[in-house]
Amino acid sequence: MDDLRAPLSDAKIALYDAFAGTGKALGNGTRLELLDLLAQGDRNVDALARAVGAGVTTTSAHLQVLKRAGLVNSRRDGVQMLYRLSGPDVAHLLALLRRVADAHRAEVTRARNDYLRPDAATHGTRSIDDLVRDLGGDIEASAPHCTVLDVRPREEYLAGHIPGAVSIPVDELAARVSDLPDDAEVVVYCRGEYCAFAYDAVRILADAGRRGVRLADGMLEWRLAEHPVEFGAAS
Amino acid sequence: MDDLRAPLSDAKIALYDAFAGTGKALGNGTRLELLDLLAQGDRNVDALARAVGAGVTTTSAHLQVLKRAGLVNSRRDGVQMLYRLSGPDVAHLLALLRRVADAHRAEVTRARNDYLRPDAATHGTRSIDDLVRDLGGDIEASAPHCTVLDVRPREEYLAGHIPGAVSIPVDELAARVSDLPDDAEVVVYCRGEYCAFAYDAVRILADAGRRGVRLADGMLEWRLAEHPVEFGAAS
DNA sequence: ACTATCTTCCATAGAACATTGGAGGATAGC
DNA sequence: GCTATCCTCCAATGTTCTATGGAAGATAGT
Repeated sequence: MDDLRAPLSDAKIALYDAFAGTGKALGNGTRLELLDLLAQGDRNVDALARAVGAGVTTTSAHLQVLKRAGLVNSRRDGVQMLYRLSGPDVAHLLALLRRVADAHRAEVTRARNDYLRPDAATHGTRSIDDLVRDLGGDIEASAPHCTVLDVRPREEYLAGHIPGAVSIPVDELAARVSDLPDDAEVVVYCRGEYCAFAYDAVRILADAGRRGVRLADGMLEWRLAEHPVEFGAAS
Repeated sequence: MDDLRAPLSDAKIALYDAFAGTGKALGNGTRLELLDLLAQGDRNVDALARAVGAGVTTTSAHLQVLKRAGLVNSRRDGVQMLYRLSGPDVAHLLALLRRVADAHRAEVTRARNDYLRPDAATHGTRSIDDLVRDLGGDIEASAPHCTVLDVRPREEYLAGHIPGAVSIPVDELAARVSDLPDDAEVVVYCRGEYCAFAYDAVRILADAGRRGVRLADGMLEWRLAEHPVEFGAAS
């Protein structure tokens, strides 16, 4: 009544183990964080190590694991090594893993709320589709009634941002609120759905008496939706 | 120049570790095989253990891991425990993981070919979209010029199959080739893109002097595409 | 109640993983 | 050629994971 194929199960086991090799790479928080950072743009080992708060040796080892799993690859750039995601499908995989975990595991949702600390100030959001519709054909420049604010570290902004977005890293925002026009709605975005920057930014704006609206998703999802991306400095 | 947010990194680490908990569950070949089986329909521990060729204790332990990771859940049915996927998003995650691994890792592609052994006989395929178009509005019954053959174990056929499909498990196929009409094209499918049954079936048909065409994907992808599913016995 | 079946819990031995310091390779600039 | 920078490889640590028997819990039928 059940299937019984012992003889060629060697090849079968090898195949599933091969898939598991890639799965295993997703089984470590530091590695997921590295993937999340790499989804924002290519980076060298040292910068990644500092960003995740781990030693260079450890980070390098993790990157080797990701590389062997086929999730990232590297190229040399002078004295340093630049890592990047193997493709957009890897970003999709990361996003889906997080969504599935969040959907089916209370513990994840709890950790998510502890980190993002959603509250009244950060409650209103706009969706990417909504924003695209609002910007209309003129996606290259902020529409008059809407300023798009990128609060990621400058480095990530330079590596690709929503066309027309203004860059003010979240740790400079409190001091630079006045740089923002006060006659337009401010839509804030950061790395993605699970990044705390936009939440923090909206709170900072609220403290300064300004209202910011959080984009429900971030750059990761923007890229996955294949919307146009602008590179380099503009603000 | 780089971001430096040590203070609230506890919550951040907790969140990424929470995601990693789900990723970790995908890091074992036996567990991936269990997910693959569960994507075909709910099953009890004993059947799963026999299908993956592992002990009941081991299988139960793996199922606990999958459960804690939010990927499956269980309900009691009399004396036995039925496990099932937490949702279609889990099947999506499994499919995407395999596709990413296959796309970016030569080792996986090699293992895949060792297991599926694609050759001249199994070369021609049809896509699901193609089949749906061919069956047209009359998806409930095989169109006259096309027989859809399900070669999975009967149990899985009963738990859901392509409407109108005929069930002949692959290990009975050699003896039952004559059950198939010889005036219609035979489209063979099994569990999914990485299941060997349809490959084997096409070879068996070729040995019997009949031509079968493999459906490029299987039941997993059929369900993910949200095509209608028929339950119970029909053949 | 008693028994049979199915499953989970517990304890354990062996394998694999994460992290770290130090050695060694590769590249750029002097 | 020499030095500085950045990264990877190696070895050693403690921790976690995998697989497996045997005991114990839960349910159905007699």
